[in-house]
Amino acid sequence: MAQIVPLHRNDPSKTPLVGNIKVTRQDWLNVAKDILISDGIEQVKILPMSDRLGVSRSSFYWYFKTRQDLLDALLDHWQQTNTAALVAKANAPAKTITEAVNQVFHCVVNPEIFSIPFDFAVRDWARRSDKVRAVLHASEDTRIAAIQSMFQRHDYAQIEALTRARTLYYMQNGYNDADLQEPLEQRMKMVPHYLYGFTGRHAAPHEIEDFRAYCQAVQTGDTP
Amino acid sequence: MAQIVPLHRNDPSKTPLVGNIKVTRQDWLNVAKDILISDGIEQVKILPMSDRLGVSRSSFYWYFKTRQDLLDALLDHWQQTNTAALVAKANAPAKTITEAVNQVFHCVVNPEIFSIPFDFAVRDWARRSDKVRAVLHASEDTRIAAIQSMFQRHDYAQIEALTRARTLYYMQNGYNDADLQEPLEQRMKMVPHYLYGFTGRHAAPHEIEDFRAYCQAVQTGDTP
DNA sequence: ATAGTATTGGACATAAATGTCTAGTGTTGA
DNA sequence: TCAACACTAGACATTTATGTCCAATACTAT
Repeated sequence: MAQIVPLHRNDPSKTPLVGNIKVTRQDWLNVAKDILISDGIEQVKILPMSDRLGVSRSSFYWYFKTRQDLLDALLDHWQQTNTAALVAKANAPAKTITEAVNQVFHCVVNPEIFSIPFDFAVRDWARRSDKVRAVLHASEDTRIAAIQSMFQRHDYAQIEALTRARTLYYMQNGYNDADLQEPLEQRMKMVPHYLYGFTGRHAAPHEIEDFRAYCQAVQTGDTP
Repeated sequence: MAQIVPLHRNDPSKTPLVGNIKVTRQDWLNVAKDILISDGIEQVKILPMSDRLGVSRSSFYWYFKTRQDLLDALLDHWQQTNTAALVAKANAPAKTITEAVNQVFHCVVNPEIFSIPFDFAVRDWARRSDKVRAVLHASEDTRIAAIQSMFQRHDYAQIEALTRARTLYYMQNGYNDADLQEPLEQRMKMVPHYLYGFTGRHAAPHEIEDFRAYCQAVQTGDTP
């Protein structure tokens, strides 16, 4: 049987960590975020991460108490980037509602300040963890409330503002999910369609009449 | 050392499978679907499933060649339920567009014929598997095309029909994700807001003017 | 230089997952 | 009745996680 012989950095295949090239806590977090985004939270595993960083697996435990500790830090990081960025843009001053909507849209579409894939990954994660779900719902409420009050500052009634806030917010989710690879310009051109596409400009002739009839039916209770 | 002594059903804690109470291939699929929905595809593991079914883990391999074999069958099942149901409703005859939209909405909201959680679970799954992603995108294209042609049958122009199809389709995703527990009636009341909310009825007074200005800016290239 | 602290590597223990093999049990039909 | 088939249980081998411990190494300030 082979004896236990610690080798310690005698393996030339591993990049030695000399000359200020050190792995930091943030490095672990970045790798964790990458893996969360590409493969989901289940795949955030310590051994693969240490492989990618070129260090030993057990070094991890210097920076984080447990795997769960890392996950908590990751969720925290998400809140302080994506949600904070979106709310800031929604609260930013704007002359017209068009300008305001564009600010929000530009924010969400700009990977520098808002990571859509990160958002999706956290949403996935939330389905598997009560704690994450609670954080996510709180964040979504905050975001939609910010967008709603943005519309209200531009003279939309409360219910209309809420509807538009939800539309704008959820539309980006769905739309970006399917077409993330579309270039920015192309996507920007769709904004007026989503925001203004229902102003009657493209409406079918019978639409308003249909709408009135439908509302009445809902009022009297006999939904078609 | 202990000898290898097969015991075979001598353990009274395990429910014996007698009297036509047998585990079928479909039983394994149902359990897999439940777990996929509640915990994600990563948690579809053979040992927990066999525990829940009250049989041995290795029985699994009678019905399925490998775990992957089960997953393939599961994805197939999804296509032949959810996507098929939605397309059928979109293609169903309707007198007015309101009626048509309601049929689609009722379909998606009715757990008997369309499982929203199943849809979400598959979407999650797609993020981790190229194969599943391909199937999902094909299904989404099929669904949206069906809804778009539904609008076109009711006299909407092509681009308008596509915009509305996307809105209707993605809105349900986002909206239902956040508010799945809201009662059906409550959600039905939101339909006209999403479908007709932008006809000018609730529009802010300056909206149409804003829209024209914005379109012109996009045309000339100087997006605000 | 060198002592002290920060960081890392590898052995070790343990748990959980997949998949294979085979002996055994229950059911069915000739 | 009893042979053939359908199905199941448990042993086994292998892989991949997590987490602990401690010796060894690198860095920093005196």
